[in-house]
Amino acid sequence: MQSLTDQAARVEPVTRTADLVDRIREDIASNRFPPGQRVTEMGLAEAYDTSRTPVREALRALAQEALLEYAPNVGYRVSRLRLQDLDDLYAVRVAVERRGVARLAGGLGDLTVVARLLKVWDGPVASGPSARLVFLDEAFHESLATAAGGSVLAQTLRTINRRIHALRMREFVDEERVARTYDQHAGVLRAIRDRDPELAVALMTSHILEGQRFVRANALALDLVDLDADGALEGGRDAS
Amino acid sequence: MQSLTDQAARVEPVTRTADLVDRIREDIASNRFPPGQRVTEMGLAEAYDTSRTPVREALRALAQEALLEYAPNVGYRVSRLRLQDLDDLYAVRVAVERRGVARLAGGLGDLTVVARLLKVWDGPVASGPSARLVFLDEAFHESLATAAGGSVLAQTLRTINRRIHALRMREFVDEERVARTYDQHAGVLRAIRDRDPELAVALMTSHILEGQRFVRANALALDLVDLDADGALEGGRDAS
DNA sequence: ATAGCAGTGATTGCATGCAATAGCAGTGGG
DNA sequence: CCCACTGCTATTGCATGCAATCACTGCTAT
Repeated sequence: MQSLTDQAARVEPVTRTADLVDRIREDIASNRFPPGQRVTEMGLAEAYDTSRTPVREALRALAQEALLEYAPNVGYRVSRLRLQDLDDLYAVRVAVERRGVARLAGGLGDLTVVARLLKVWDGPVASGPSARLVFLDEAFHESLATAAGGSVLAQTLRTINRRIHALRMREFVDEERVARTYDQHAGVLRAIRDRDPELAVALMTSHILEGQRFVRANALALDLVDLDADGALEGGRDAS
Repeated sequence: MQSLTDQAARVEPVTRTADLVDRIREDIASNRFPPGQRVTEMGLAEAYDTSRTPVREALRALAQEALLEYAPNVGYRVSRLRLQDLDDLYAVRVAVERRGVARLAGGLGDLTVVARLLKVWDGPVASGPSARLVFLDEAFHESLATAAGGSVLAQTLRTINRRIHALRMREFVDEERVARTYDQHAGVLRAIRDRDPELAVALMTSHILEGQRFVRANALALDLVDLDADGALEGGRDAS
């Protein structure tokens, strides 16, 4: 599963359900299905030209990822992220990534990844700022988590990233933010390579928190997150 | 606990799928489906007297909880936890619960829960040691996470607890461990009530880590976790 | 004896039909 | 004027049939 370049090379999906999960997720991230919008099995089945069965299974999967909210016998609607949840997700993410980096810098796990990642990040910015860079950034972090060993860290990080993906896309249209990301990624990688766990963890932590501040401010400014306390399946103002 | 044949005792499950998720999960936890065992849609459909459709959906849900491993066009098998994953789960859990407790002790969230929980835990042990106490313990921790607000903390903790549930059952047959749990829970609650975030977080942390040491040692002694490095969908020698 | 290969049985993937439930509009009574 | 009730409709929940895929067995050729 090379997560860097597989978005264009999509040939012959494994199963329709898995394909649908990815496609619907992407359509949610790209705001084609805005938060609050209700989605029906039949509607999606026609939109993606398939039957209800794979759509059903895809919807259940996305609901378990918390990208959709589900009510039995009622249906699904696109979730709206709350500011507190954004912060909580980042808090968990920090814990996960700190642990992964600590293991790697401690000499455990698959350290060949570090050399590979250095080739990407320890150099000039490949292309200009682009929202697509979020994929490259996610690949960096998830590769490290995977290299650290086990499945829990990588899996947890992946789930978190899927929930904040849409908000993070705006992070990489900022030129200075992109430059700093390259710098910070390279710094983390060098610290791992030099077997300096404390430095690696510190650098990774500040890197993530800096990103959080950026995303948080951005989301607040553009009103992309909810502020009110509880926003379950109620208050359904949808632009249909 | 008869889980396979007690459908008469249940009161009107919301949906068959949701019911099946719970029942299969419980049957996995109680070792009726031991790790490594392959489970088929038809087999479960007959065992639970229903059709393949709700079974399919339940299996997908449990796979996403990582209680089952799934391979497209092949099927599902009960996951086997690895020691590293156990430790990682506890690491994430500590982060989640620390955050929750900090918020509560800081005066945020629904503080009425604290008083209610104190009635349960600040007193003599209700009944003797029993594996069932793990449910009460999970309720304690998940109630706090819920009371802290948001959905991320509670949801994350719930997922973690489901994965370590089976191993933790042996934690509460130890009489001293039960007594210590009551003490430590009460201590955490009092620190929250007294608005002492640092103390509350410290107590909760040491409480969780103490439990981790117990579970870890127990799982190792009884060979309930894998030690080898990678144990995905391979090497499936099951005691069938 | 072993590697490769085709046949076969079992299992999953998907489609579709029917039943059950929730939400809503319209209606009648208070 | 508002509330409760009743059909009606849209949507989900579940069952089942068929096609596609995979694992496995036994055979054959080297």
